[in-house]
Amino acid sequence: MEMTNRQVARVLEEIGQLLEVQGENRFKVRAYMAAADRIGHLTGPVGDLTEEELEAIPGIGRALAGKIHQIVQTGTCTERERLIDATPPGLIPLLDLPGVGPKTVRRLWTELGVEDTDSLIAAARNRRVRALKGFGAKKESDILRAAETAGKMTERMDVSGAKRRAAVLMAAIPGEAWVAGSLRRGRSTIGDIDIVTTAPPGETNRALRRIADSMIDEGERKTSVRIEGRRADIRYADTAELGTMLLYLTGSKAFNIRLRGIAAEQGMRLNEYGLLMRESGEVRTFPTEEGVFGALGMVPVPPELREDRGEVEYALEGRLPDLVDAGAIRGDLHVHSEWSDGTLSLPDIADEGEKKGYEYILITDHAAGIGVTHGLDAARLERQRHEIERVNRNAACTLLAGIEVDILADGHLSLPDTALKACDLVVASVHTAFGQDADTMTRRMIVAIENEHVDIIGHPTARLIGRRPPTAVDMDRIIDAAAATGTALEINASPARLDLDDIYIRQAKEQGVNLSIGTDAHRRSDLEAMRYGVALARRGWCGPSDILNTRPLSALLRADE
DNA sequence: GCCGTTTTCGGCCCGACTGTTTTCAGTCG
Repeated sequence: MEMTNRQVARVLEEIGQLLEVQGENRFKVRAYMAAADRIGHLTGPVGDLTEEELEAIPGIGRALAGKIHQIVQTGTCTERERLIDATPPGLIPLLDLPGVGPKTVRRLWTELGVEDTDSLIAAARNRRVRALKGFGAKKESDILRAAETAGKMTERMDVSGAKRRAAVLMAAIPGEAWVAGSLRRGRSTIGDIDIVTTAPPGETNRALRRIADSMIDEGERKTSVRIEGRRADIRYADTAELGTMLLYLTGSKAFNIRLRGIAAEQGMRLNEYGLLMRESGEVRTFPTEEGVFGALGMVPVPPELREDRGEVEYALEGRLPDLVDAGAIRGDLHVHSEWSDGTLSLPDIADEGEKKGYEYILITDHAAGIGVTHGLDAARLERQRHEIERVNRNAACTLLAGIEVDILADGHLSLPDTALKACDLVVASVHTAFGQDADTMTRRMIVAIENEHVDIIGHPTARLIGRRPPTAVDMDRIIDAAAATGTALEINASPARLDLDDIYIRQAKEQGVNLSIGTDAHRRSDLEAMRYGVALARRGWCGPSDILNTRPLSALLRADE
């Protein structure tokens, strides 16, 4: 059983964490973490690479290449085994406690014998933590509270929850404010909210105190609050310094480290306030991010690409990929109506499409099948098509007659081919038997991909963020099959799904697989999710030509022939 | 552990805030 990229990345990350607890050099820890990120975001199986090819990856040298090779072969490596023998693995979760870092974990372990969350809670309750030099009662109670609520805060938010919290904060801030962080980068899950504002700190802090659950830190330059149970960081900036501040707070962390390294190579020092010329001592400030990029000799990098996954090198050469944007989207390729479990009528959907300036919307009601109420059988699908034709006679936005058909447990579809043949486009999705093993699930989906009537595979991993994990499907094989058959993979734009993940979008794009963006809308407001799908496509380095729904109607339907 | 038209050794982004401190270490982003 070959290790997946993510499994290998996870082992590297674990080694990094064990090294952290062991008090190892933080740069060594970072090397493992960076390597884990690189391996986790390769577009292709790590097992296919030789040690020489591994060493060619930035941040991976001889030593790591050897260990990665060993991990691919055996699932572990001697370094990891050595560390596990020397370190209680229960210490690793303690690194995630807010306010607790590697130094603290190590001291709790070596000086108090703490080996896991339970023994930490016991030590704190017995007031043994405050006895440590440099620790006090406050620190002890903070640690205790963190340990007692461990696990509840670690899960990331979905995008809609993050947007809602950001809106509450922006409304309270008495001045202009901008969203930064992973929300601005278009990530599919969000850890915390980051906001930059030019509003005055004192007044803003007072306003935030009124709406926040609690204040985490409070300062003149930076304030952190808890809002609806989640952390939010607010940075104060002068208008003249907005460029560097937005750049800094947007991240990613890995991207910031790269940019600051590039500044250093050019005899400059980059921070959130400006660019210091080391020679002259002059500090240049920038009201916009574009100015900063220019001063570093780079073309501006769109937020969605800022992950240090190759975009920095491209930007230095002045040639970033042309990314798809919302304006290029001519229609929505996944919308439910009241004919199945949606709330909108067909004329409503056509109206909404017209308001958005769409050329077309693909109606994809559920087919009758397992678990879906009001699914369409062949007869109702036929009647719906006639209704669509009627609505289209006086609609500016053309409704396309489609279906979202179930991929049954054995790969067969929940409607006969004759019914599918009559559709403009067919979306096929997994809605049952999510727990199948990787091989069964993969073969099941490949049967559907190879069905000549299936045009798009809907929400390919079926995950629901925070509620249902992705299926065990082997996405490498799915992408290969989609490439071979010309079947498109969906980028499901619903904030609850955001499925495919950006790494697979990029991999699919590189293999020439078509991608479609669909909102999976069931009600009016769901149609607004298109922008999340576009952001995800951009994170996958997609240009307009990679996305089916940038095509004019005639070209879209021609692709189906 | 990685990396090099400054270096094969000695760096590795840079700054804000807190708690427990009399000047700073640790954590965080």
